[in-house]
Amino acid sequence: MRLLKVVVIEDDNLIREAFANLINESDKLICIADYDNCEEAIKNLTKDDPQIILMDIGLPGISGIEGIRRIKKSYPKVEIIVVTVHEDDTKVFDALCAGASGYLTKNIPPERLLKAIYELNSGGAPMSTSIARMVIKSFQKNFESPLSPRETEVLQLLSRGKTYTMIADELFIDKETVRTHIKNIYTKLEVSSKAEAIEKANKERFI
Amino acid sequence: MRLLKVVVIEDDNLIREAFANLINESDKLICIADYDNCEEAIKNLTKDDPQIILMDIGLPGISGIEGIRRIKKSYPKVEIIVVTVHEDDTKVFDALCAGASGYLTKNIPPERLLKAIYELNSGGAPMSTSIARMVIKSFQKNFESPLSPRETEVLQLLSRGKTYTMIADELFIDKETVRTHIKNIYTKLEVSSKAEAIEKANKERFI
DNA sequence: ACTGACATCCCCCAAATTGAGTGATTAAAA
DNA sequence: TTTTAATCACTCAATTTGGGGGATGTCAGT
Repeated sequence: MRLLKVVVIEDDNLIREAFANLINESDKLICIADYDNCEEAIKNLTKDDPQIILMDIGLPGISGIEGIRRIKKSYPKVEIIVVTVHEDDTKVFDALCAGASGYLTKNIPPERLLKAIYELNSGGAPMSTSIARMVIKSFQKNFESPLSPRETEVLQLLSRGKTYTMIADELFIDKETVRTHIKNIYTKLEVSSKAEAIEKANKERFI
Repeated sequence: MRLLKVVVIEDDNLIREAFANLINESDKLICIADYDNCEEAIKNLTKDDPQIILMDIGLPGISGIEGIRRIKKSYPKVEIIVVTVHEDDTKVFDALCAGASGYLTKNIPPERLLKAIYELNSGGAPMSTSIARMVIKSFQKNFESPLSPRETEVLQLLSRGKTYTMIADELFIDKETVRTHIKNIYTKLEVSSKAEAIEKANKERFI
């Protein structure tokens, strides 16, 4: 079996070397290169030709997330695992949206990290449990919605850019009824326009 | 330590009993009840008072997904793991949206199932690797978007219900420029209205 | 039996939005 | 150097939207 080529991107020298050593200890993996910044890594991507990239999305501002985006743009095949201390929603979702295929927090035990790399290579998506929960939660609606089922339905369609007329047709009701529903939605959400309603409903996960 | 109470909902008698036995073999779990349909299970929820529900979202039509919705509505604290043969996108996402906290395919080894239950109880979100990948993928954009960065940005705001004027203000450009971008978006996506553009962009993951 | 929530429909009005034309300029990238 | 991207301009007519004002019927809970 061919060795899986891994590149490590991490600004902390100690951690970077620890990761590299760990990877090289595995008889299935080889750390083909390591960098302390994305720019360097991107420059050498074609030469290094890794299957997997392990990267920190740490301190240097947006460069981590943006780095993922650039790497995936010019190199869609490579799989990226984020290994970081950041556990806040936006960072996680930004990283996933940018193209990361896995997201681990730095406190994981070494063997778990290796397992994650194997898992990623075989089509899985390694995530820390807390991250997985966060991701799942992002799918789920708020059960305390003030909106009635019908109102929720209307707002959902509105959020997909449909006009009152289209919504009416789709729900087999009159346009006027749609208008009434929307007026009631605005009252309940304390807003006075489509955009505000959609924003609030998204934020509070009513739709 | 108190035993974790688990309820099994599964229409296949053999599988249901296998699950129940497996659970009872663990010294941390107890299968407090098992049902071959959701209705019965819901009726006895208060009495059974489980922490975890293991359920199949199999054949009986929408009843599986709808069952999750109802259970979570009247019993938000309970954690639901779906164990099923269905691996298609819609079923998975519907189940997660309805309130499932985990999603496993039926072919998993018994010890993995028990591990999933423990994991769920400690705040994790157990998923089969293929499911996890599916979920992650749903976050990621299509890198073959025909839209320019600016157009993508505009369409994103449009999809949040913003008007041309609001988009113009937010991007510090003229309303006319927004109109031009949107015209170009329509041409590129071969559509002729907001709703179609948003629909297509969502389906193809351009935004 | 009554109340409240829900869902349905109707009318008026004025402002804003939208989509379809048909242009132009500039900078940067291929 | 030709294309793409991003910016701005003007017209026009149809549609949409938000704010009022009402109305009816059902159904669940008290």
